[in-house]
Formats: sequence, structure tokens, C-alpha cells
Amino acid sequence: MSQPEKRRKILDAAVSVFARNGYYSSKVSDIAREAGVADGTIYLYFKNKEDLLIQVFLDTMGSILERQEQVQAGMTDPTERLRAFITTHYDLVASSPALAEVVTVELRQSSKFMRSTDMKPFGKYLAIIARIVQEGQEQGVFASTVQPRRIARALFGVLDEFALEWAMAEHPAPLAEMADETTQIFLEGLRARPGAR
Amino acid sequence: MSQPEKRRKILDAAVSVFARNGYYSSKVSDIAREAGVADGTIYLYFKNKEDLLIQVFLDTMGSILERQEQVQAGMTDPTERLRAFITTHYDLVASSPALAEVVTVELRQSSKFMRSTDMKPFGKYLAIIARIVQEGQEQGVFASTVQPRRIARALFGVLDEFALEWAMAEHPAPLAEMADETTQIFLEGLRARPGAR
DNA sequence: CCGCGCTGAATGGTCGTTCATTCAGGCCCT
DNA sequence: AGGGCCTGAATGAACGACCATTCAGCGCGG
Repeated sequence: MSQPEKRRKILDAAVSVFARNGYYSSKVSDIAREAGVADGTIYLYFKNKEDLLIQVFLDTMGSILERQEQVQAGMTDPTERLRAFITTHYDLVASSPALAEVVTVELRQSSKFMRSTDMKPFGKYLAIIARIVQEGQEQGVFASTVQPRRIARALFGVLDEFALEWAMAEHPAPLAEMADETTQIFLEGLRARPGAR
Repeated sequence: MSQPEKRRKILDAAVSVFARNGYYSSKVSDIAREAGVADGTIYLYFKNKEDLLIQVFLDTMGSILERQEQVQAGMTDPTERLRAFITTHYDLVASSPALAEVVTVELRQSSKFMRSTDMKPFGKYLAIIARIVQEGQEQGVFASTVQPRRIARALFGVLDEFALEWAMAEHPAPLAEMADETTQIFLEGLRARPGAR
């Protein structure tokens, strides 16, 4: 087995074990067993247990960012771009629930980690949303009463909360429905508008 | 010192230590030192370390629920009630940042805990929001296109995310501003409306 | 038969939890 | 009122389980 392949196997095992037990209750030896390697092998590919968590995050954010940028590339209408961003986010969550749980739940733990430079990819994710909002405002399609950066945070909060609910619930509602309602809330708000569709 | 007083001291110390180091990195002996008691004393008041975390949560949610219900009691207009709920939430966060950090960050860790019956108070918190939305819909003030329960989750996600940002940032924006923007987003949404205020 | 990737048993340090011991204060008997 | 007895809250040193990390050696491909 080639080296990158082994690295992948370990990362995948880590995601699955972290999701099942939480980071602190996960034993390195469990990850090794699930990856089909010896305990020591993990230390040939990662500095230590925490590094493993960080690499999971960086690896995941990398491909998520790539995917979102790719989706956005072909689009211009801000409303459609926002909708697409939301749908893509939930698609990613659905395609790997364990990964979603690790990234949303486990990572939140350590403020040490939250402040570290490794959070940059997260900032980039927010920037994609903020950009959509800003362009929408410039085109007059979105109201300019709220800062794009703020909206980005708010939207992420909702995506994260719904993902968490979905990951935890026994019989979760379909994510497609959640995507629709998320979009609805952000575009239209709560207020009833006579004659609005 | 009377027993309830000592219990309080330990709970307060736990909040402060958990907020500083995270639950798993916190040592029982650190909490004991900060509370000014011996290690063993903690076990006279709490079953074990995890129980300490749970009691912090139950204790906190109890007073938060009480406060929100009290605020809601005197109000009828759904819009105002929503605004008041949001403002009160941020007031509570501001009044005890360490507590806010523990409840929003540390508790998320254990899905074992998230699923346990002790989460009921959290369900009650969501129910307060859902109720406001539902009554607003019945009065025709709010659109009926989204389920109240869903809105409640979404709003909580935003409150939580903003609280987290506020707790982590070096020079956080004033929470009053966040309260305004949160309200704005949920009531009006993003879409520009010619002639709307 | 070299050396590289890998192994997994051994190590050492870290706490959560226990419990034998202390002692302040309340109670009763004279 | 004095003083001896008792209680149980509080203490903190010691214990032992647990696990991340290491490293001496193994075996396989070239």
C-alpha cells in the first residue's frame, strides 16, 4: 500500500472513531485498529493525536472549499448562488455524516485551536458567503441593512445547527427540506408580506 | 460556610476552569483549588467530574429559562416578543461570558449527553421561540411558510454562533449591535424590497 | 543481505477517585 | 457551667487505571 493511501486510511478511521466517541474518549489504538495499522504507524504520518484532529479539519475544509468554489464558478445571480451554496453545504453533510459531526462538534472544543492560524480555511468559507451577499447588495438584489460578514456568520450558524440536529436525530428530516427552509428564512425573513409569494 | 454556599462556590469554580481549559483538560484539583476546598470535598457535592458539567448546565438553563419566561410574561406583540427574546439572550451571554462559553462550547461534545434526558431544558428553550413564532403566524404577523420549530432551531443557531464569535474575539462588536442585526435578519430576510423601511 | 516501513509490547506520566484521619462544634450529663 | 463524647463534614495523600507515545527489533522487497 502506498503512503498517501495509508495516510487516507488513518484519516478516515480517525473521523469515524472521533465521531463515535468524541475526540477525548477516542483511543489512538482504536483508530489504529480501524485503519488496520499498528499504533506506532500513526506516528509515522502524524505528529500526535491532536495533529490528527487538525489534519482531519484541514483536509475536510480543503475539499469543501474546492467544491463550493467550483459550484459558484458558473453562476452569477446572487439569489441562485446563495441557494446553491446552502444546498451544496447540506449535500456535503449528507455525503459524510461522521465527518460533519467531527467538524461541527469536536472542533468547537478547544479555543486554543479556534484561535490558531489553522482556522484560516474557516475564514475562507465565511468569505465565500460574504462575497455572495456583497455582490447581491451591489446589484440591489439584497438589502444593504446588514453587513455581509455578519450575514455569513449567521448563515453558517444555521447550517451548523441544522447539520447538528440532523446528525443527532434518530429520524432526521430530509436535508433537502432543511435547505429549502434555510434559504426561505434568509431570503424572505419572518414577516408576513401581503401579496408576496 | 453553609452547604448550598459551598456547592455554589464549586459550581462557579467549575465554570471558570472549564471555560479556561475545556472540560477534558480541566483537572478536578484545579477546580478544588479555585473553589478553595479540598479535592475530596467536590465528591461530597457531586457524583463525579461529568456530573459537575451536567449540574452546571442544568443550573444555568434553569435560570435562563426563568428569565426568558419572565420577560415574555408581560408581552403580547409577536414582533416585540421576538426582539425581546433575542436581546435577553445576549444580555445573559454578556453577563457571564465564561458561562456562555461552557454551555455553548463544552456541552456540544458528548452526543451521549446531547441525547440524554437532561437536554429537556434545552427543548424548553426552543419551545419558547417556537411559541412566539406560532402565535405570530396565527395572528398573521409572520409568514406561515416555515415551521415554527425549524425557525426556533435556526434562531438558536444564530444566537449561538454570534455568542461564540463574541466570546472568542479579541475586540468583539457590541452585543447590542448583534441583537439588532439578528432581529433584522429574522424579521426581514435578505431580499431588497423597494419602498420597505 | 541491506534498509525501510512497520509493528506492538513496554513505559511513564497523568489524573479521577477513594478513604483513613482530623477536628470543629453540638449535645448531654453531672 | 464545665467537660467529655459524638458526629459527620472536610481533607489530601495515595492508589490504580488508563493511554499517548516510544523504540528495539522484525520481515519483506530489491
